[in-house]
Amino acid sequence: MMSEPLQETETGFDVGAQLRAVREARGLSQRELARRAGVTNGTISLIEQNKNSPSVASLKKVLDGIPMTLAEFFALEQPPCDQVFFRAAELVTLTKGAVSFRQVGAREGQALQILHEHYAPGADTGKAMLRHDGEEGGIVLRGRIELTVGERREVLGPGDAYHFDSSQPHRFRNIGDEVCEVISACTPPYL
Amino acid sequence: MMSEPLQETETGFDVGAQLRAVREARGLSQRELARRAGVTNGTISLIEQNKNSPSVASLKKVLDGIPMTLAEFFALEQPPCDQVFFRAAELVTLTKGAVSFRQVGAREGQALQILHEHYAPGADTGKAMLRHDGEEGGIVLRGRIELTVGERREVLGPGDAYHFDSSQPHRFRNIGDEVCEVISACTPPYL
DNA sequence: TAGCAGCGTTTAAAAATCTAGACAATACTC
DNA sequence: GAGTATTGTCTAGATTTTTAAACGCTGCTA
Repeated sequence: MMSEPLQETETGFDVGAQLRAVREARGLSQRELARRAGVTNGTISLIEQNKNSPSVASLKKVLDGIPMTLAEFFALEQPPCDQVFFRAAELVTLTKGAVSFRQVGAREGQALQILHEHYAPGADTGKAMLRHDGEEGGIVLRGRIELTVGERREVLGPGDAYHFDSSQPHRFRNIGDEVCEVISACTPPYL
Repeated sequence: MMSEPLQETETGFDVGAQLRAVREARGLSQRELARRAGVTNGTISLIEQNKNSPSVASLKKVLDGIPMTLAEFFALEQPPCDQVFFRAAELVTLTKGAVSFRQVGAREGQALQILHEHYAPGADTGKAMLRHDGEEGGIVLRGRIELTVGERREVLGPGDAYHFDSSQPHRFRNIGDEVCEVISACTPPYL
């Protein structure tokens, strides 16, 4: 029993439509993709129509023929947003003690967060290290900042940069007596 | 037939071990998670042992009981990277005509790409608009740049910012006679 | 127009997954 | 120790996915 299409409600987003979109974006036919992936064209047809929900193993095989990873495939889940341009005055300002963040946009569901950060002299994100999912990185524009990531610690100046997995405990401290300015990015957003 | 565990080679990463790790991190038993997810405990046991490869629909149901999205689950695929600190001189420089990119790190499998971009006067990413997966955004430090995204076009100056879905066609042009400097981020990387 | 090649879809049978329930092992209570 | 509850695993049968092959359609070539 149960032979109607599954639809978006079953999986949180439309696997079939997503696969079709990805496949067509590469200009592949169902048969061509099937050949590369080592499955039959019928399988791909059924998946694209949401007439069945592929096993992870099968979906992986199909995506290998694209090629694309499972992570990339499911990362397309979030719908696109709208505002593109942000005037300097429009950046959303968040203040947390001696640290001021100016954020580009503030939308739900976005994968990327960009911040223009100002660390006052002595500013510190706290002795209790930060930890969260995702990746973050940035470039120092002005001043000097001490960054601790796990066991490692360095002082970065203008032009220097950092990039790490946010699940590692980390801490920012302005140990100079000048404001430190940093532009940073983070995926996914966590503030 | 075929009753041995599937193992990591089948799916690119170990779905079973990943599910087990996530479940145990929340302190849930197989039965408790099964109850929340609306599946049987046997299902979860078999998945965790890689004795079967769940359908996307089933995996989604299980993850809903965590709760966790498919994207989050598969995003744990990439192992963490290593280098954290990048001295100004260490930024990898890429040059593409009148545009120069200085990239923070250059690793495979990272979700976030951060660039320090320099657009010479007249620099243009091309009349053929760029399109790729992901999101990108940035902040202008110096000079002025004209950004076109889909039907929209604006000129941004110091402190202004942008953020859009990279699947929309886009183009950057330095229409002034001064170098334009931008710090941008992109997820996933595309250069 | 016939013939051929490619496309996406459909269907019955083969192969996989999922459920319901039983099983053994551990831990805690009485 | 017996009794009970909870844990993860396993197995037969129900259900679903996957295959292999056919179908109808379109576009191209002779």
